[in-house]
Amino acid sequence: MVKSNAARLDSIFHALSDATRRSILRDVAWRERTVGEVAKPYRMSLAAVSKHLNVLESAELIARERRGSFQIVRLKAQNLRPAEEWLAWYEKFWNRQLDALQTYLEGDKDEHSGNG
Amino acid sequence: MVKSNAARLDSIFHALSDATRRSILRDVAWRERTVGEVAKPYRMSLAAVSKHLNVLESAELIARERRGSFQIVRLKAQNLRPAEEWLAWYEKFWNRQLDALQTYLEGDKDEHSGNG
DNA sequence: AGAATTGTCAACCATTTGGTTGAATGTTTT
DNA sequence: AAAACATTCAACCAAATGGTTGACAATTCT
Repeated sequence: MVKSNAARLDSIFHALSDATRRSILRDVAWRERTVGEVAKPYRMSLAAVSKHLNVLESAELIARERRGSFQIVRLKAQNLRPAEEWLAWYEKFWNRQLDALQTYLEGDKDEHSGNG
Repeated sequence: MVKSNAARLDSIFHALSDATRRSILRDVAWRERTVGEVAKPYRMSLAAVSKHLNVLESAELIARERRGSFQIVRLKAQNLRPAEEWLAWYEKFWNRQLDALQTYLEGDKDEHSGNG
């Protein structure tokens, strides 16, 4: 499915809004895991974890790939980047003092291209 | 309300998962605005915008303050920082090549303190 | 005091979310 | 081919979400 920038950010931030899903991303960050391995730490059913994986997959934050009888879960970290960039735009508001913001204001020619 | 780190990230990412709310944050970033000014660009009712402001406020991404008969909306950008930091942890997975990751793996002593 | 303005609250509604259980699918093993 | 294993799908449920409208509250203006 092709998504607009806004819709892509919607799905990424939505995927990240649940602690279980954020935890799953950590779990698969350093190495691929099977769905069963991913599910093991959680108290919920395998089907529930599979649904969380659906949410992460539709945000394209993971990919699933069948390998033999297993489904392998792999992080697609590069697709976190739009979220990180969206947030990075706000760094100036917490990094700088308010009067520094003032000078910023004068120089700002809106180089952020209407996403969000 | 005091929230755990995970709950705080839940509420921040949830607040950001809606395009209207992200747009509102942009609208109030450079200067404070009244609720009415914030609501004007959107086709929905003022009450609907007020609810979006509730979501942003409970994530502490904005503050509302009465000034005369107006409610003034102000960005609290510093509270985006936990989200930005959570995401920053993943930069290594999109910045580096896979073999650089390998060296990373050996040196990693998990300096990220169990949030998320 | 009364009217106008600004915004919130309450009740309601449809849709989405996050979980469950049980049946179904795809793959490997016997 | 049958059994076992790994995972998804479908149906269901309660709670949360995102919107509406109308009543209410706080403030200012006349």
